[in-house]
Amino acid sequence: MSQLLKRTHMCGVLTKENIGQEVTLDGWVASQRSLGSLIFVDLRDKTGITQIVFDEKIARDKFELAESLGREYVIGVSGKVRERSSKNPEIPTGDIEVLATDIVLYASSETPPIYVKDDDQVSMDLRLKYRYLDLRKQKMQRNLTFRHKVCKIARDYFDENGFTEVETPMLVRSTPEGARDYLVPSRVNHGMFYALPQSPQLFKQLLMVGGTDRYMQIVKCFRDEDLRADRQPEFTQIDLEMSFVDMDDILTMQEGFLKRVFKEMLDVDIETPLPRMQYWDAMNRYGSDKPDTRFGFELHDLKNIPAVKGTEFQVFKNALAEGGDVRGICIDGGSKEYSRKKIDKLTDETKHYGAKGIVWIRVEADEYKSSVNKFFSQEELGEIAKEFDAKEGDLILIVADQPKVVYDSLGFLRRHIADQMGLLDPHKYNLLWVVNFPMFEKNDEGEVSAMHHPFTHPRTEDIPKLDTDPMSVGSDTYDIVLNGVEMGGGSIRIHDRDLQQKMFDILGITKEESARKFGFLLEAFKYGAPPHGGLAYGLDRMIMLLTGESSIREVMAFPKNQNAQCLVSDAPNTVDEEQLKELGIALREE
RNA sequence: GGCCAAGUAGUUCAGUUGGUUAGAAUGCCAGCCUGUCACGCUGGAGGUCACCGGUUCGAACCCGGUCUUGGUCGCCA
Repeated sequence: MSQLLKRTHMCGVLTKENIGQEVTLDGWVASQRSLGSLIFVDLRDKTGITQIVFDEKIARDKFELAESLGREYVIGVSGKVRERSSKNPEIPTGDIEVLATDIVLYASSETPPIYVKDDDQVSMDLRLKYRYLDLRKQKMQRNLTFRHKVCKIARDYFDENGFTEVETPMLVRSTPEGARDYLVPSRVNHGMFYALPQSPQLFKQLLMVGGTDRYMQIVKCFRDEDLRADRQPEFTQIDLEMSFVDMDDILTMQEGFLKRVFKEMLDVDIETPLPRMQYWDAMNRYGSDKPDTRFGFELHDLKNIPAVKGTEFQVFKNALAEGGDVRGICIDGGSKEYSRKKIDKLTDETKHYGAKGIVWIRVEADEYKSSVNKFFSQEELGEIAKEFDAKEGDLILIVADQPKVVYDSLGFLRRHIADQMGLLDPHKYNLLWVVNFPMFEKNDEGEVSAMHHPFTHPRTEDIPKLDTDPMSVGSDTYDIVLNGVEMGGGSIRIHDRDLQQKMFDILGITKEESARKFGFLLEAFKYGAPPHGGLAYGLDRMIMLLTGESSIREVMAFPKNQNAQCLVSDAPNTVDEEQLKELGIALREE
């Protein structure tokens, strides 16, 4: 290999201050422009680009080498920094250039299959396959650095507040509740399997029992479920747990962290304490447990309006008779925005959420036009419009169905419409806590399950209701929501064995079952568990939101594609028969 | 598992009611060029139209199936 030139500077840092200095830069050729006996090379590293000039007065062999440079060749260059005769205001180093006196070729490159350019519209498939080229983009390097800095703030902040970073195991026992586990066969224990952790939940609670007092970890978690733009099978959490605290203590501690992240990373001052919204307020006002509060269009309950309550309109009447809801939203100035055709499109899109249709009312100068004019008089439509304080030009959209369908549909509509109307200001950061989620929920078969997890502490004042009316019991839970995205969540945990047993009873988890699955935690609680609670942030989502990206793939170095494959390394893949034999595993022929 | 969209040159795309030699931009190769900066100019190469089957005198285009990719619903305690 060629002699290594000793690097003196990075490519993105040289300015007028450096004029006259002898420097050596290393990097990749972003572009080579030969004008015959004058050659320009844009040299790139993770900090930026510097223009190098090769003049014919340079040694002949070096000039020939410069002529032969292709994109993504790796070179080192020495020369003198000088002011440019024609400046480039587009880049930070645009005032200067380096007149090369020496060049070393470290590696040539085949013609790259994708361009190394931030705004290149290449398919995700190719980007993931050639991720090492994709990562050379300034944007990707900026995102990785951004992520690193947030992690550093987390470590610094929580260290200053008495937290200890502790690594919990990656090979753990499988707990079939919740998401599917990634399983890992054990060679030493034939026929047995580890799981990769979905979260360090049980271990961090054990750390509290173990006297760690305040724990944090930036940790990989694994869930074998289908992927989304904001969901990957392996992802990272900033995981936290504290002893001898109540919910206020935890939220205050987190607000300090969030304040610092926003200030240092975005120079945005967020006001604390953050708003805290009760779960049912969030649902009733926004149709979502992660409301985007950057815009209005709040939900209104219409079932108590006389015109709705006493109606013969079958859709409303049936919904109410079956214990359903009639709710609506009012789109300010939406009447002009949404033609009949566009409303039909909205209706189609809303059907995904179970809605069978949308009732619409246009508020015009002298009348209400609606899809239900046959069933409601102008006075009755006026009653409904009054509930929304609707004015001329507004559009009211109403869904009547079972509560879940109504919430989901209207929650989708308000956000979707806000997006279409351009009301989602990317520079506005609306952070809030959604607190006091219900303890339990029922699935379609009527089975009771824990909404958060079975170790969540019920609200103290609701504990008596565990026996009489469990579905109305609230919990000491909190989600941190940013612009309609759940960025993290947590709860106060149960540290009392009797209460924990009661929870298992309600959830229909038998003594044997709980002993088998969580016995080690219950056992630990016999020996003095402190009151404790915690939360976890989805780091990837957090970075995605703060960098303004629309997919977490933009903030992970090596993400998986939609089929959970790593296109760089071609994983997952088959393994040798020998490996399977050692593990005592035989594959079934399909 | 369901729904929607897409698959044509290395890349991003166009391709008329089915018509004879499938185009553009960019990239690539060669030549020229001393102030470019996604340099420019001239010339050139580059295609299993995802795959399989069908309809037709004739298919990138129509039909059926398969595969791949993205988004999404279910799912994600």
